[in-house]
Amino acid sequence: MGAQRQERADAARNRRAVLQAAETLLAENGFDHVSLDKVAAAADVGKGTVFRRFGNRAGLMRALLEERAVMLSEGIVSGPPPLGPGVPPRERLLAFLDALADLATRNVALLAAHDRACAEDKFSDPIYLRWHRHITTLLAEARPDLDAEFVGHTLLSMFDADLVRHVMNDGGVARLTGSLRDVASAFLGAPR
Amino acid sequence: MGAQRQERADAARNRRAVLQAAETLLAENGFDHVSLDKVAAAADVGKGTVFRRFGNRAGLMRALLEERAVMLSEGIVSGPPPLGPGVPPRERLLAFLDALADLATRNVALLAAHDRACAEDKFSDPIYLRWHRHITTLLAEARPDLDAEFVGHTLLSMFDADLVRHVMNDGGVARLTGSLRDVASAFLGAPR
DNA sequence: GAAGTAAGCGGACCGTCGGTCCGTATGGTG
DNA sequence: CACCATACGGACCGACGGTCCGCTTACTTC
Repeated sequence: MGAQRQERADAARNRRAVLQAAETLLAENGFDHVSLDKVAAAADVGKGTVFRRFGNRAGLMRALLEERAVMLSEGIVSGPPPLGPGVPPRERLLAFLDALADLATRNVALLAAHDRACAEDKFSDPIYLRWHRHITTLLAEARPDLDAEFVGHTLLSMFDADLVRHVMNDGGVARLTGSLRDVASAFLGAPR
Repeated sequence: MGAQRQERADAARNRRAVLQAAETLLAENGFDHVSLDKVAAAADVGKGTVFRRFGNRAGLMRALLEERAVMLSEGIVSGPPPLGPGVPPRERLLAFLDALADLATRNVALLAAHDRACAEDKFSDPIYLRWHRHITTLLAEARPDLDAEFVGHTLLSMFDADLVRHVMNDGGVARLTGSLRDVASAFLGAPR
């Protein structure tokens, strides 16, 4: 099935440069104040290049987040338990939330930028969708009586970048992971 | 205590006109695509007037939402139970969430516009703050073991305008209120 | 009712930003 | 080497939030 034409060398180089530049800018100036003009300039690339490569702001942020989320994704579908398959849904869900918390706390700025960019129609964002589907599936097994889709959204709302930042500023990572497990337990019922 | 100078007649008239225009535009074109230029034009008022009166976009949306939320606020502090004081926190919290759901479903567009406008620093928005404090207080009574502040944010996330719209499009108001109670119950424990 | 003044008005103006367009350059290929 | 699809870059555009300032107007005082 189609190798569908190799990406040209300069194109590949530029894509790396743009991603790199965006990441740097995001780390320096926090999540906001990172316009695509600046990214293009920092990557030493024309603005048009950025848009041709990533479509729009949301596309760029998505690509960036995807880079950071790829290990998580692989861990879910084929990694060892409890993140991967092979344990009861309860454990797997908790493991997933922990992993997500890890990802979120390590990349707050990026997450914030991504959220902002996808604000319009966030329920169609592929990354959000994937995470939501995973949660929903596990939840449906563990608590078939609940509206899994709705609860899935509620659970994911705990990883709202602003909330993560807010909680981390006042209680640190420990508070976030702790509260996270409390909330999850509330939905899953007592820890057996 | 200061009567601090009565608002001039034309100023009051203009404020009403702006609020009215904003509301209309919001109802016609959905939540987005309502720029302050358009509001000013529709109110037959200069743009500067809008900003002098409301400070910025967030201020206007807040004022608009405040109009709709005033009955709820009064109901909380001095209305009859179960919304007002006089019943156990459990009932009061559920009643509050129901009332909020009612407000939200009746004003999705406004809520969305407000959320968007306050996206930057939503935890400082007075309305959000008020609702959050109410929830937190009740929750701290009913479930002193939980991180009430965090759970408060989680509960309020269920009224995210996009989520409300999403759920209403696929299940209607009934689904929202139903799921809402399920989630709330999960936090509060079984209905005694 | 005239005069004085603080409050209010409006809309031109500004900077920023996401996104588009198109003439030009260049890497791959036969 | 010649050809062409692919990609490049940056000028350009429209929209928007917000500011500014010279002019107007509603109230007050006598």
